[in-house]
Amino acid sequence: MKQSKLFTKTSKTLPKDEVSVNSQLLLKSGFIDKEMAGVYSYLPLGHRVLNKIIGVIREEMNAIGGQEMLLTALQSPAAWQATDRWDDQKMDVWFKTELKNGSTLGLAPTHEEPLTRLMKKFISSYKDLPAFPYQFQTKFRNETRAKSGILRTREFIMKDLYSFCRNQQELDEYYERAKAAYVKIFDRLGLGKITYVTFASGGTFSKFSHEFQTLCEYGEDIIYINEEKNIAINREIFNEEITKEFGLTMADFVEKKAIEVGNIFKLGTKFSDSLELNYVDESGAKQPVIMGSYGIGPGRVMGTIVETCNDEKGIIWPKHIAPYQVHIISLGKDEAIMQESERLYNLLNASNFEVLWDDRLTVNPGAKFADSDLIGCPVRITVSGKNIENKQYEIKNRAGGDAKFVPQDQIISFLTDELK
RNA sequence: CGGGGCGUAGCGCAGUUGGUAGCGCAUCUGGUUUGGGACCAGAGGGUCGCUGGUUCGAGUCCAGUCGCCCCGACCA
Repeated sequence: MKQSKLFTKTSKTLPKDEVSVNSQLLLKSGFIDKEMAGVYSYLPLGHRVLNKIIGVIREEMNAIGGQEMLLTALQSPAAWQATDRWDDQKMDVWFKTELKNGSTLGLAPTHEEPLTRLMKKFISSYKDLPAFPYQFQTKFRNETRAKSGILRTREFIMKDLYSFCRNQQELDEYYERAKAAYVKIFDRLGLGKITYVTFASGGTFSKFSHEFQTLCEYGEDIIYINEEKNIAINREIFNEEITKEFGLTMADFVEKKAIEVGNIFKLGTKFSDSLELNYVDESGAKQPVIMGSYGIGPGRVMGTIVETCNDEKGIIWPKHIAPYQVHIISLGKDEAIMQESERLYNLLNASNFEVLWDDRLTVNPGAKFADSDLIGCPVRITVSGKNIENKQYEIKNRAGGDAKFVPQDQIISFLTDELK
């Protein structure tokens, strides 16, 4: 992508009431735009990042048998009335609206009900199970207070996978596979080292559910960690009784702030009972389907990455998540510099690197470097008269370290080592 | 939903005892610059969140309303 063609621009100033680091950096760099409180658009750079996060999640969901689909955002009240969650008293985040004919409908805050109802059309026998449908879908939640930039919004994309199993054992096994997949996802997203599988309250059908909590001072959750045994417990269930189950006392844990980036829980028959999602087993007996639910918010993940990967100059994207892997900076507008830059740009593109090329002729070097640091691509290549004379490229990693000089003919192998 | 703060040009701000709105950044034009957010000269851009009231006159005073941010409560 030639930066001269990118319609978004970076900004030197910010709206005064944007306080969170994630919204400050993402707005300043032109990754997102704020439509209203708790409602953000993803602009080209931000959209690329969001899609990379989605891509990683998609691969790991497919790897555990997930089948992608897309349910509707507009929701008929029927299914929700059956589970008694249509009432604003029971579910206080509803956005509701109505059709021209006066009938009421809702904007989906989650999809257990509509999906359970949908699956009734396809599940009747034990032979139809298990099934693991999932989607990346927009949820609407009428939060009383949107806050923290893109971490807590009223409209957001969520990956929600649901497991439909024949029995508890099948659910338990799948749950563990999903948990392992989540660990892998956050590793690939660059958050692995600071993300904890955290015990949380389980509800009616299991002792625990699990939250994936990324350590961050700006987080709104509090968790308790024991490093030695790698155990984390969320605040709601952190007590002497629980810690004893792990052979520890409360004093063995440290309190940390964290952002909940994912959460998995066993639904059991909660929805299959009330919506009558049953199947016939081998002996001909009717059985309720055993369900589980597995969520990740890609937008919140993006905000979390920005919160945890930045310095005073801007964002430092993990290499698999960056909008572009390489940022080429052309210093000066001499013919030789622009020609060499373009040659490099074409070479890297042909070698399947994702490249942003700052080809703007009227922008001073200082501004280009500042933009590059702000946007935060992992590798910056500076093309200048001096470097061309020496037949080399000047490479700087956004994450830190001194500049390296790489001979022109070794650039592809160098970048392959660096980025793949 | 409770408490606090704020709405003046795209963004950040100033605006005195009420007298008809200004600065910086950004944008546009011309020129000079080019290794860490350049400089000079010129230009465009605002029914002062909205509604009503007081007044000869309201950005300024009063009432209401809408929106935004922070803290807290809430968060399948």
